[in-house]
Amino acid sequence: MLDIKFIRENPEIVKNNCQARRVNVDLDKLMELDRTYVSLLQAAEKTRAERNQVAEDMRLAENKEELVERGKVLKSDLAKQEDELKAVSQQRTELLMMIPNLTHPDAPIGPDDAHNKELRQWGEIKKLDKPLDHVALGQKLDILDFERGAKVAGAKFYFWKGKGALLEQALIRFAMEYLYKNGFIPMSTPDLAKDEILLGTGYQPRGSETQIYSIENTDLSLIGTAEIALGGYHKDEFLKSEQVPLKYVGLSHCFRTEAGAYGRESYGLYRVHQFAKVEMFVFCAPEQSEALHLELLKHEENIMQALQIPYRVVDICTGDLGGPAYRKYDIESWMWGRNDCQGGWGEVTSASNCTDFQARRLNIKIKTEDGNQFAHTLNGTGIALSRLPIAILENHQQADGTIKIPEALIPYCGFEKIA
RNA sequence: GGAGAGGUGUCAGAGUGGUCGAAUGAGCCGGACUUGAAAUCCGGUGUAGCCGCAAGGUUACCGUGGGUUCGAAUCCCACCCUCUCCGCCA
Repeated sequence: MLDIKFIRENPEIVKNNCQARRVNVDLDKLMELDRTYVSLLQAAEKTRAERNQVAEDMRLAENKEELVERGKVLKSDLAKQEDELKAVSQQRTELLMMIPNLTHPDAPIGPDDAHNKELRQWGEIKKLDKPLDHVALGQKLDILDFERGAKVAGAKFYFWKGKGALLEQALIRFAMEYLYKNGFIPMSTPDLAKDEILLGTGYQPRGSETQIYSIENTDLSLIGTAEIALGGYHKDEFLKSEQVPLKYVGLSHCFRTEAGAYGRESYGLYRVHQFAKVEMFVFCAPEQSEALHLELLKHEENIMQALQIPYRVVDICTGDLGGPAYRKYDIESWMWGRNDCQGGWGEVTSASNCTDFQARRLNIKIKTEDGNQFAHTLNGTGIALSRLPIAILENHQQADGTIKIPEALIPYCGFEKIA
């Protein structure tokens, strides 16, 4: 959520930003609603002030009858004013919530992912005569079972099995430990969260467009990422300036409906309804967020390098940014299974600087000597246990169809290859 | 799941219809005293919205949401959370 005051003072900036981000919001309508809101608010407050005055006069009054009558009139006036105010306020908030965050001036501009900017590449893509995709590898090695996943829970569910299940655990432990050593507080989070928390972090829990599973007859939803749980962790809190940056690394399961996401793009583990993920989340002061954003990216790269996976870093363009992100870097790893096993880049991590967009909704502030300010929040993928295994299996497959475990992971796996 | 108790400011804790944004104590900040410190004394010390150049004014907030009333921290209803006991269990 943006500061309404900023929008009032800079409607053109906001309008242009919405356009660059391909978000269709009627800003003029919002401005009009806001003006109506303020005038209704003032009217209601005036009535309340008079009501309060009448109530106070009542104590000493000799003739109370007259005051009671006046109070009754004020009461019904106020009720009407408050109804109006509530209706306008709701519409205003609804529109306000649709406005995306501002955008970093250096973010590439463009309508879609074709305009994302590749910043660098790392690692060498091993030449393979006949690469297999991870689904075929998983089946052959009996470590990944989509067929029975579908039997038990439906399409896009799966079982990790045998060394596959151990590999998943190893990757989790590897990422948690690496980030712990780098100053992140390890967390294991709830897999469900209240709708208000989802909204606070910028997700839309209900409605036709949602990617979120919600629990019937409750205000709970299955989280799509630990970002939601970790962001909500400090909701309605004041952080002391010496406390920040607060760096967390959380493990959770992630659930996504992935409505309409079928086809080659989302084959196998690339888009699934459930996966585990190790996620970084940071609360910090405004002046710290840009450096921390780069730090998150650095950790993501370190993890990829430790696992010997060729990747590229991409600066996400305006049209491809989600609502809360001010700037976003993705890491795309090489995946042999893409393009009919010709290979291609596939997103494995993403690091976002959400500035004060989430903190404003979640009401998370930092106390400073000259007043309070909203915190900045950032999030980044440590390891997603769906997409990273794709990269591991497909990049570390050997000519004989076995998987060589990267050096750094062997202590966590307890085995050197999957055969 | 059943029974009971409770949720008030940074903390502890008073407050059962009007004088309560809220006693008192602690903490914190500033000042006085002191060679310095402690002790003592004095003053200050929540968040947010709106109006205003400012000074200031005004509104809201006592778990959340409704209701009663001229007036609600206080009465009524629903829900949430915490604690204790019982039951059930990983």
